[in-house]
Amino acid sequence: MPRKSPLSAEVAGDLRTLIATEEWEDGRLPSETELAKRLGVSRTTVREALWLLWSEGLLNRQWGVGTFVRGQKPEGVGMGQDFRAVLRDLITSAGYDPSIPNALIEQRPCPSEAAAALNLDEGQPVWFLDRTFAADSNPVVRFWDWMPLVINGRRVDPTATKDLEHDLISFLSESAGCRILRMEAHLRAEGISEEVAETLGRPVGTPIISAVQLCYDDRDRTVVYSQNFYTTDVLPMRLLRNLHR
Amino acid sequence: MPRKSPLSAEVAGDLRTLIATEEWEDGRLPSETELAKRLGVSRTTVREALWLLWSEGLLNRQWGVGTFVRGQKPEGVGMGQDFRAVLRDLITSAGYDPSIPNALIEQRPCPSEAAAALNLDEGQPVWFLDRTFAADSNPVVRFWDWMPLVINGRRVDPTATKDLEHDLISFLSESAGCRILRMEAHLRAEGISEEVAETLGRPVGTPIISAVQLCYDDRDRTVVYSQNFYTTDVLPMRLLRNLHR
DNA sequence: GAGTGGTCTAGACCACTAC
DNA sequence: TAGTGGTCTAGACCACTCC
Repeated sequence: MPRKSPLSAEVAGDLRTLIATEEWEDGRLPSETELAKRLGVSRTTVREALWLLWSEGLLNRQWGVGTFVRGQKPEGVGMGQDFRAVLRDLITSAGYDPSIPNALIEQRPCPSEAAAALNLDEGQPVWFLDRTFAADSNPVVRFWDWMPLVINGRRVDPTATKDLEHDLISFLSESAGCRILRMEAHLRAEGISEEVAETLGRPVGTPIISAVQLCYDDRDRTVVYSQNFYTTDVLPMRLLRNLHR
Repeated sequence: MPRKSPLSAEVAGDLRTLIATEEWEDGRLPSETELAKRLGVSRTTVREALWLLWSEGLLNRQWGVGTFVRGQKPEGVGMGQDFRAVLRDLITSAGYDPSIPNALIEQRPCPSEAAAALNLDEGQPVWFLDRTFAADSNPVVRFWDWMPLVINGRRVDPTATKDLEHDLISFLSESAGCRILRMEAHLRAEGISEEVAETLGRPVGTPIISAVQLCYDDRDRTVVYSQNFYTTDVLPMRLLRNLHR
């Protein structure tokens, strides 16, 4: 289900290029009414688009004053939303060259924790993805993902997600019409285990952030169970949060 | 600036009690149109309220089907938004008894990192808050916060935030009319340092999550600079993320 | 086809900031 | 007081799910 993209998303795109192209006094954008007129949409739609850009950290809005372009680059958003793309951007914006030195994608019997989360039987075959992300060939994160072979009645093949341009969430949306709406992660600090230490190139026992992550679709079904290992010595884990709406 | 609360927030409250009181077949709420009629507001307002409850993890919405009450308790939200309240809830919902065994709030010369973030001069007096959170008298988190003495032209006194019922963000909103709209955190896994180990009751070197956190107001000024230390052996750090709006 | 949530509009009024 | 963003309305149409 490709699902037509909302007008507000297009408008957000227009605004993005507008921002990149035009110069305004003090980085101040035209008013919402003005933008609505200029872009030929309702003010509501403009507001939705502006909110989108604001939540990306691109804009700064002041009640009764105006909307301003925030000085710095957008930088990454933390957990969630287009996870790998964010990681790639984070790595890039930190001046490193992103890559995936190790990627293993195959079917495997489902381990018990994943089975419990995915509501499957233990030992039943599932997709297993083992991918490592690197900055300048220095490994920084390792992902382990488990997901069912069949989603929404369709067999899925995540082999394509081996490269940097594809992430699991858009893959699920495109190939199985499965939209991830919620994600939940539990973070723990741990000494790195022998198994992971090798791939990540750190001594056993080095502190890392270990995360168990669940992705839910629009029916609240768990679609992906993940275990992630973040080294934070080179790149810290970054979280942004917008309050009030 | 107390600022009148939006109608949608009130409606969200009404819906909350409606949900707690009434019983529906399959936990299914009336349709948006129906709710709008019953509550005497526009459908837009109902939708805003529903979105609020959804983002709290209370509801589950299915396009073309309906809105459902999610089975479990809301559970905590991770970084950000009413941080300490969330921690308290997290601790409570995990079956522990929350407390603040140590709280020190005083004026101190501003250290250099805080000064850079807060745009102040190093050594200039600022408020310093050092608070430890415990679950069943087992310490789990230590917060260090630095903030200016004067915010929005008003002298502030955060001494009240010593107890469990008050958090910094609502304190700033109430006492200085300063609304925190964005927060940013950088997380690192570290071995616990000697200084913090003592208060947290863990051996030096135990892996913990160390966070540097910044709070921004509606003019993008940094208002609070924090350093936080999370032990994750008792309670993991929990992150929820809602995608797509 | 009936009913739901998702999107969009045009217009109104309010709250805030600046002057 | 003028101009901005914040909220709210009533109504319309679309996309989806289920029968």
